Amino acid sequence: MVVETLTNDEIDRIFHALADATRRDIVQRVIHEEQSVSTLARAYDVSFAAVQKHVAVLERAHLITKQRHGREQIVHSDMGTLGRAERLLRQYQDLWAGRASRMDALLAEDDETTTQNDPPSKGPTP
Amino acid sequence: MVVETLTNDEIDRIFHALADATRRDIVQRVIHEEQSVSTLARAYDVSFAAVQKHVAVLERAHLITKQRHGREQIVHSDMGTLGRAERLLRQYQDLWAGRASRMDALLAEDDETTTQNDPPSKGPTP
DNA sequence: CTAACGTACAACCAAATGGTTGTAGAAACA
DNA sequence: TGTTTCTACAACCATTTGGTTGTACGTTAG
Repeated sequence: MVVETLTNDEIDRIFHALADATRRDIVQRVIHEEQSVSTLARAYDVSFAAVQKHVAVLERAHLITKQRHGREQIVHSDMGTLGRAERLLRQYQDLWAGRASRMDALLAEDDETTTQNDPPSKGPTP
Repeated sequence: MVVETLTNDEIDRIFHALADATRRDIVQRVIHEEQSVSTLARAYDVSFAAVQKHVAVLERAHLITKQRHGREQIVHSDMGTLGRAERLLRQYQDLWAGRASRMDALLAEDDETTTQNDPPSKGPTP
């Protein structure tokens, strides 16, 4: 499928998590270096609880994971999810570029026709 | 520079627009074939006004554009924006993959012309 | 001309979002 | 020990979101 192994809900959570500058910045920070939640919180102008919520949103999207270390919760990135999101966007672009026919074949699940390009299916109303 | 010309607000809007399955489906449809808003609306189980709002969200994110044709409003995709979003995600992955040095240089002074994604509030490394 | 269609937009509503403060518990430190 | 630090979570609030319905207006078809 065009959505790989991701469900719609998972994609929703990923893009929603990335639709906030603070959360994107958190992702960037922990990509660069794993940090505790309180260390992250000190970097922003909002309360600790607010940062905690941002981290929770990123965690629900599987963009980061937390690992307890003593009394601290260490946040580190989960690049696999980011990669899947990037690949999803790339697939849209591939569809837009010339590969539309092949993608259509995949989506339509019929590979018998060897015709390479033409507008075959008009309305795939799901 | 390699840097995109996207502001934080624009990135917010792009990812927010993509964080909804109906809107992603609209993007897919109009990538495949340009369609009027009412044609799109017939494909979903919600009201015409709801689809109109979804289209407006996508338009605000510059993922699609509308073009009047008689009494119809034809929706077509704007792949450039999608490409910029995909490249942004890939930059995160490049950062993770080890090309950190160049990204670090970018991130260190990200408030100037870069506008790729600047930290929302406080300084980067206090 | 009249009717139907496609669109725009306002008003309204329930639920989610993003923020706050406050309280409480577990771990580290003096 | 007692205190500070880090985390978790509840309660609350304002704003946004995603949906509805209703109305109005331009355009096309009969």
